[in-house]
Amino acid sequence: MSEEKHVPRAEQRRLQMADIARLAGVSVSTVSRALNGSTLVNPETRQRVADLARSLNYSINLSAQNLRLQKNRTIAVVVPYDADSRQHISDPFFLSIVGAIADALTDRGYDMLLQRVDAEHLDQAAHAVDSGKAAGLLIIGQWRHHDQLNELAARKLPVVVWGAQLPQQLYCSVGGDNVLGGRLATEHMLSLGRRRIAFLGDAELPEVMHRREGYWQALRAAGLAPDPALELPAPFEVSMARQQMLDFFDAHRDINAVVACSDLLALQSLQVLRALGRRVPEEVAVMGYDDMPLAAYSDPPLSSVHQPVSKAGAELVEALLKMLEGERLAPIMLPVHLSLRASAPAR
Amino acid sequence: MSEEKHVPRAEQRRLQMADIARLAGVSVSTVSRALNGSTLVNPETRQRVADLARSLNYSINLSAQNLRLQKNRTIAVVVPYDADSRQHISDPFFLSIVGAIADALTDRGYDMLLQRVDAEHLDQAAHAVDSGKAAGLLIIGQWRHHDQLNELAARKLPVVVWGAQLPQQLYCSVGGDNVLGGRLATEHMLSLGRRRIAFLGDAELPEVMHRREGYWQALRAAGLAPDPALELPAPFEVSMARQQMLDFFDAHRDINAVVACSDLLALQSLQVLRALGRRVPEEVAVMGYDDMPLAAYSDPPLSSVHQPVSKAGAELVEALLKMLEGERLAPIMLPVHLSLRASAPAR
DNA sequence: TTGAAAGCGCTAACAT
DNA sequence: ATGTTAGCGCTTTCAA
Repeated sequence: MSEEKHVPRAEQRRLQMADIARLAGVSVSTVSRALNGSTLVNPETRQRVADLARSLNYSINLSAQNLRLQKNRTIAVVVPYDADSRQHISDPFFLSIVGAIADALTDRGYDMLLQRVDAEHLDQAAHAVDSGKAAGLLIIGQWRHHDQLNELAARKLPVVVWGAQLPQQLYCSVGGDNVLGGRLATEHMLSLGRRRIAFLGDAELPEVMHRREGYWQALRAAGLAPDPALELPAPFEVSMARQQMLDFFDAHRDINAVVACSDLLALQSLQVLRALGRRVPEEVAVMGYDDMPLAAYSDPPLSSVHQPVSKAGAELVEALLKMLEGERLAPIMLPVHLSLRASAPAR
Repeated sequence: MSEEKHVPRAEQRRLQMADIARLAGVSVSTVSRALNGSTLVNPETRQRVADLARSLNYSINLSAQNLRLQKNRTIAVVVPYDADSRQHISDPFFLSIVGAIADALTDRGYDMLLQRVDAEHLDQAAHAVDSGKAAGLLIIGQWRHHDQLNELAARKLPVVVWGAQLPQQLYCSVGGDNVLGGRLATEHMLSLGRRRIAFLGDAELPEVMHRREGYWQALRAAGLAPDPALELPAPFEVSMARQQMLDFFDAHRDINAVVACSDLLALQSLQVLRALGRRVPEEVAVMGYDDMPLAAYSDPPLSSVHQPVSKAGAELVEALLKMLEGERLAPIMLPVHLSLRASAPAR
């Protein structure tokens, strides 16, 4: 009765525009126009097509659309991992910033592709854009590869990086004010009368380097010389840090304050100090970094440098979308402040 | 000198196979075969093409490839949100399961699309598959819409849901053993000699319902009748729960144990109980659920029902990929166990 | 206001 | 071992 092409089986072939067109008794062009809200189509036709599409759960094939339009509304979010330790996404701060970005992208009508890449090869992140999967890149952290990020920017890839602002930086970054954070934390310890202040964090990472800079600034302003023996380059992955921290605090019994570069590190040091029989905050005051919600529940409740996570997500997204519009952007620095609790109480 | 088509401007047009072909002096088919590792191509040609592609940062256009191949290697991960409270991704448990899924998908060579949808319209998640953006769906939580999930499954969409196993379930689910978790938590409180055990959680959510079932089982096995007055249907978003919890614990001074349905709720109750001057665990023992790493640092350290997050991510992914191979799968239940700490110590 | 037809970049059947 | 060619499903010019 009909001359339809042979349909393979009962197995449901995926619906396409031609099907909607046939059922609506119009051409595919009209369906395309209707579904894209073109004014060139009769309102009642448009309605009929729209209803039909909805009732059949038809959605425009995005591979075809992207191919034809040569663009897409997907952003790749790249969370680097440490290839040596095969470390998985675990730092709650990174996870929460991913959540904030997801919300911001959803608000703007963009899809988010979440990718893991080896932190030693941040340049691999470019693949998502080169292959047309994503329109732009959001990279969480600079790690040790400022140079690779510069190469991405030199290739004119739309990329925004969460991290510190560095000299000779070709890419746009968004980050907290790390120097200020390190300084505020240290000044607070000084105001508590502490003079032997330890610094926990791997200063090979740009953000940590800036926090240490702030730590130094505060010490010097108080007439103290930074003592390298009080700096522990603890890795981000806390499980590896425990033994180091035990040895460190055991070897330096004069330490009476700790400025840590993540809440995880600070929480770990709380435990280690307790294991060594040192009382917090009476003998040793402890300050974390990031101010994760759960950290407020620690024993004792953790003081921390607050980073504006949800604002960070929004700024990263806004910066990248502006860049996609062709705008050139300067690095952005977000304010930080102290959240004081019992581990390093207000005076 | 050449008859190349007019190239619009100095502005870099995106590289494509034809460019590589021209530069390598072969046809596009050969490039396609070389890049896809076909054995039909001369090894040395293949090497030349591969080198050329890499040196020019060429990546196959995935929209075109997906269109042609009628498939893709992307999985959509759906994290529902509460539209009323405009609540964002914040529960650390969901975030950590997203991280675990990201790792598992990366291991399998799949991309992950992270999507937020209104928890009242889980069916909207289907769009990612209908539009060909993703091959399958991983939905985090059933919320109140078992029915909508069944509809997705009835449409033969490849979908796996994190959550409880329910009667008349058409979709594949992966989840912790919630009845066991509720029972273990409650039995432990009973073994501590507690008889007035509160249950915190909204039993309209399937997982919570099962945990309450386990809680009831343990009570009955001990010869106690469940007392509805001891059940507080606290919402997942803790900020809303605080006042409720204050009133609740104040109205029931006889409560000497708390079984909470998330670590967040448990941590919140720790604070509320302290505000009411009740000592934990001496007067009231508290048990959380999920056993998030940061919860171990609370004051006092939180006991919790441990859920195997990274295993959960791996199982969700494996189940979905099997389903994409055409396998039919039964729901999967993962073991849980208690992590005992000071808030509800071992006897 | 609508339809016909070309082509986005790729793969694979077919030809050589 | 390599090339030619026909679409994958869509948007958009062009023609009516």
